[in-house]
Amino acid sequence: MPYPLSTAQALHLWHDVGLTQVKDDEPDLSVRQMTILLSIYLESPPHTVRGLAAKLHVSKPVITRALDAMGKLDLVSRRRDEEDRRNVLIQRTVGGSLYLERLADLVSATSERL
Amino acid sequence: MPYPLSTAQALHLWHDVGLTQVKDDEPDLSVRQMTILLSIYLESPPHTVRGLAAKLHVSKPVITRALDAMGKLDLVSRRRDEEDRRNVLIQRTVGGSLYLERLADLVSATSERL
DNA sequence: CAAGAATGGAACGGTTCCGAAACGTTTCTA
DNA sequence: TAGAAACGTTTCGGAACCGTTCCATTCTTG
Repeated sequence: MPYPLSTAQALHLWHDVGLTQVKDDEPDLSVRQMTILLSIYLESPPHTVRGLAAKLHVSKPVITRALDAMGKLDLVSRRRDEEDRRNVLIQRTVGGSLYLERLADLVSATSERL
Repeated sequence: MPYPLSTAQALHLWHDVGLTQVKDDEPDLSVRQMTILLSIYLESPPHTVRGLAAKLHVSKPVITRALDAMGKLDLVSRRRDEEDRRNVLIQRTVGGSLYLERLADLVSATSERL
């Protein structure tokens, strides 16, 4: 794979990864949800609703609802901050780690086939 | 950029591209819509509703609705097949080309920053 | 201690998407 | 030529998501 990705390679990468996600039966996350999930796992804690909302330029309820949805899928969890009980700390889960590990494998494998 | 993408690089690539899409004001396409759009532009015509539905393992109405939505955004257009008037041929547009060109640029630029 | 700010979430109405089923049009076939 | 098949679309009820607004709890500050 050249450095950096060519136009055609970038589009093929996006297409093939998307196709794999759409074809399998697992519920695919929206772009917003995926970006929130990745923020939580890639950047250092603590993560709060307000902080994520500011980073994504999105309203707080968007974050709350995304966390609700991903919580049901066991991708993230929430806990009250005991030091400032107004805050909610968003935490990683085993399920979320596995989910992103699979995503990374898919992207890597697809990029290799370009 | 190594060959292939490492786990961390793949996740950062997905995160940064998603973040850019979420932060700007343009309506972001769903994974399904994006995959349909990329299929139309990356694979050779003709493209039909049935063909796309089969490839993505989704029902025909999903394709019809996605084409409606993307047609409003001027990303694709439709035309009756005059040789077999049951078919609808899905066609590319200038707007769609520009949209994917911007996406490819975004992915390339992001991959370069890894 | 009282007033205000900050945080996360709930409520509301509107839009979009989904799968399943039915439909209209066109073509094939027996 | 009549009936079956293929194609894309529409409709339907249900679910998810959106933005806006408002609220309860908690902390900070004068």
